[in-house]
Amino acid sequence: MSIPRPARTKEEVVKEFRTTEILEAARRVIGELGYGEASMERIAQKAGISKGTIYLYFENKEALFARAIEHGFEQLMEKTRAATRRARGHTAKVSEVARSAVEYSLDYLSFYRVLAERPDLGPAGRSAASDRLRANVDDYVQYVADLLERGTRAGEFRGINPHQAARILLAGVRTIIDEQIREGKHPLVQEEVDTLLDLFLNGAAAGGRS
Amino acid sequence: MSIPRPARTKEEVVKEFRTTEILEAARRVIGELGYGEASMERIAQKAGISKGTIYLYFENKEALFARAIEHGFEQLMEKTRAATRRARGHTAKVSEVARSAVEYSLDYLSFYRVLAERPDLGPAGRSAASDRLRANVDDYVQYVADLLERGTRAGEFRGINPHQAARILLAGVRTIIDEQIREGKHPLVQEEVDTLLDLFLNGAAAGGRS
Amino acid sequence: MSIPRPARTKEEVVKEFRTTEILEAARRVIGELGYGEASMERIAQKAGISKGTIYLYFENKEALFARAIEHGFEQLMEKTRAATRRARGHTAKVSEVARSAVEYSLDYLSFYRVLAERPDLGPAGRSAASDRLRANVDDYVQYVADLLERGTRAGEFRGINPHQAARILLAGVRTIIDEQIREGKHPLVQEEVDTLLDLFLNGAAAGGRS
Amino acid sequence: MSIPRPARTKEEVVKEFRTTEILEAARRVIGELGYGEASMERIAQKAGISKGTIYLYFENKEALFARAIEHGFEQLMEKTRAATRRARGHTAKVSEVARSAVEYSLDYLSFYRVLAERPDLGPAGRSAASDRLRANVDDYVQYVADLLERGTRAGEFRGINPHQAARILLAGVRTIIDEQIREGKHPLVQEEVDTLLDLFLNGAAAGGRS
DNA sequence: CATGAATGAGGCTTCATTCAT
DNA sequence: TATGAATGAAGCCTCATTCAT
Repeated sequence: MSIPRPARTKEEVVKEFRTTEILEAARRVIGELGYGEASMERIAQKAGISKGTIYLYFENKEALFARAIEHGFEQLMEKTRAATRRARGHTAKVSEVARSAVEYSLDYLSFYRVLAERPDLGPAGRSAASDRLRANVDDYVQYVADLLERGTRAGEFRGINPHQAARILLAGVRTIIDEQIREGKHPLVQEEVDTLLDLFLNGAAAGGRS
Repeated sequence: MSIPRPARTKEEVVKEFRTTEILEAARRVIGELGYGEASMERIAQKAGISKGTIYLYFENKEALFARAIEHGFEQLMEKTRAATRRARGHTAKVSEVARSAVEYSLDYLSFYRVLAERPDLGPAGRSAASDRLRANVDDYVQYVADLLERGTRAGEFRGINPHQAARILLAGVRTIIDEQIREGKHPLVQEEVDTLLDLFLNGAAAGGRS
Repeated sequence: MSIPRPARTKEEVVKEFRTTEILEAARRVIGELGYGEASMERIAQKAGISKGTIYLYFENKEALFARAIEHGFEQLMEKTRAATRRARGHTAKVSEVARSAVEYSLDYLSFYRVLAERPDLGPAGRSAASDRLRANVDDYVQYVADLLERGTRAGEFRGINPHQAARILLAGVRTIIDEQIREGKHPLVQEEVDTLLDLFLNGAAAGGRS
Repeated sequence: MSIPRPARTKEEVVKEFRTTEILEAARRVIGELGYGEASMERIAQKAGISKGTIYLYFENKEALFARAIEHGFEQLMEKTRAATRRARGHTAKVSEVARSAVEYSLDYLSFYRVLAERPDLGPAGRSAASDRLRANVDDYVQYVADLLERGTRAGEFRGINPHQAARILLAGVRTIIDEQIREGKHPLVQEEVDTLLDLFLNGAAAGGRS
């Protein structure tokens, strides 16, 4: 029984490779310079290609940026799903979400910037691209909210608004990434994640529930 | 008892008035259009002056933006201090911090944008202006951290890292502002602030401390 | 009795001067390089200003080009009207039309190019600007057609389709301009105009009417 | 009597076939989009080959365009010669010239565009290609001028400058093509050609010769 | 021969900044 | 001081041309 030839020509493979290469470059440049300062020229330089080549793979700047972010979200979601699948118990799963986000964002700084800059806050809903971007962020938040909701039904969390809680948790994750960026990567990440989760789970108040 | 005439010439008063006027205009334009889209032309229009005049009061765009943000922080700090002074008990003080930040940011969207966009996260210390900006954010976080620390000594909070806790709390505040912006201002702000504080103080875990 | 102050500020005069200056430069560059090769950069150079300045007076390239042509037509119409007004008899008036067009086009080569290149032939009726351009050409042809029609009613011309005759006459004018451009301006223009009119009026056939 | 096998290899035949194929594609694209908008990419698409292939047959864009026009002229000359050969009398021959030009130009709009845009009118003799182009136009005009001259010697035309008359006649032809393009092809072409020839032969003046 | 991905010069446009008035 | 016309660097994008496959 012969293995069927993969349904991809060599050209398609090359094309996908280039596409990914550009997306990675875009993410890195956005990460370094911020959304506003990232230029096509610099992205091309970073990718080791010429300006014009980018336009063979992406319609324009906005499309490239939207895809770069989307690509980042896809990878983050993949990592996150894998990590949560391995974890037993919803509390552990939530912990894995936080750890994945931090780890991933340190690798791909640009991804972090999306969480931080929220380009969707510009003149509301300008383009289809920014709509899709917003949808990506929403999906990610929803994923965490679902986790919290299932955990609540399983008796692990108390009855809090899962959406708001998810957003707050992810905002907490952001503070860790902030700190990592400011101070430079160091080995205390896990500790900070633990503190965040401790705070998220048990609160800051002394003694019992207020 | 007469108040001594301030040792300021009329020119200085006018100068300060103009400065403030421009700063407010800058904050409003940044708020409406975002950091990247805010142009000197529009700021001048909003301030009712001409482009060139701005350069009599500010060195360049970056300096103007940095001062606009700084100005925002000063106002926020003032409001926050007043609010916390009135409150009794550190838990109540923390609550006032959150409420002040949300209220202020809804009034001055631009201020929120700084928290969100964090232009100072670029290549560390790109410019003197961005250094001062960072310092402002730090001061604000420090203020909240001090509050938490004193609260801890007063037995109201358990022994958590006050800096990290402050950052996480403020990140939570941001999520509320996000939501307000996305859904449009509505009267549930107080409710969301309460939920945030409940979560911050008591955590998400069911039952007692984990 | 005091002369009323002209209803124009100095700024308006300067503005109009610059506008005209740019329009002339545009017409000259279009004349030298053709429609397709004329760039904003070269027009700016020719006008002795910088690229950016053009955009203070014209929205974009298309608007500039459309106005440049329109401006040319306005001048041509003015000259033509003045010349025909002076002439007695419709035959003489037609002669003046031809002479005006040739003279004017040699002064403003770019204007000729419009007649020659017919940018309105591109992907039909693409823009408002090209619509207005077409309208200008039509107006000019109509003016000549009216002249021919009145001349016919006055018994000076026989009953030919005035529109087609007008177009043909103007096409004949073009050939003279062509020749002038190719050979360089020389003093035979009047002779060529006379030959054109002789042919237009009396035809090429030997003997009487065929 | 056998026709001797042409001394051409198969390769040469293929080469000529490709060349012609590209020239036709170029003419059609120029006809549809205009001189400025015609890109190598679209010509390649229309010819069913790839961009790079064009460069195996033509040095560059200008050379291709020049050859495309030249090719058009060759075809027009061929058609015109055939048509005039059939006609009896010089007046009839001239009539056939006009009809051929109109018919041909409606079939190959691009050809007309050259007559209209006259890229060779730029700074005299910019390139070898534009020189050859000019020569083509001249040849065509010369052919018509010769016809008129012979007609004059045969007593059919009166003694007018044959060159200028030829240019004027051809310019008149252009106006018909213009009109056809603007209004869309319709069956009145012959009528317009007749009117043109009537005007060309008999003139516009009422009564006898002026 | 043929391809089409890659290049990079060049075109249009914006906008922070300067400077003569 | 205040103005705003002018500047020109820099950004996005197109397309003629090249070249490795």
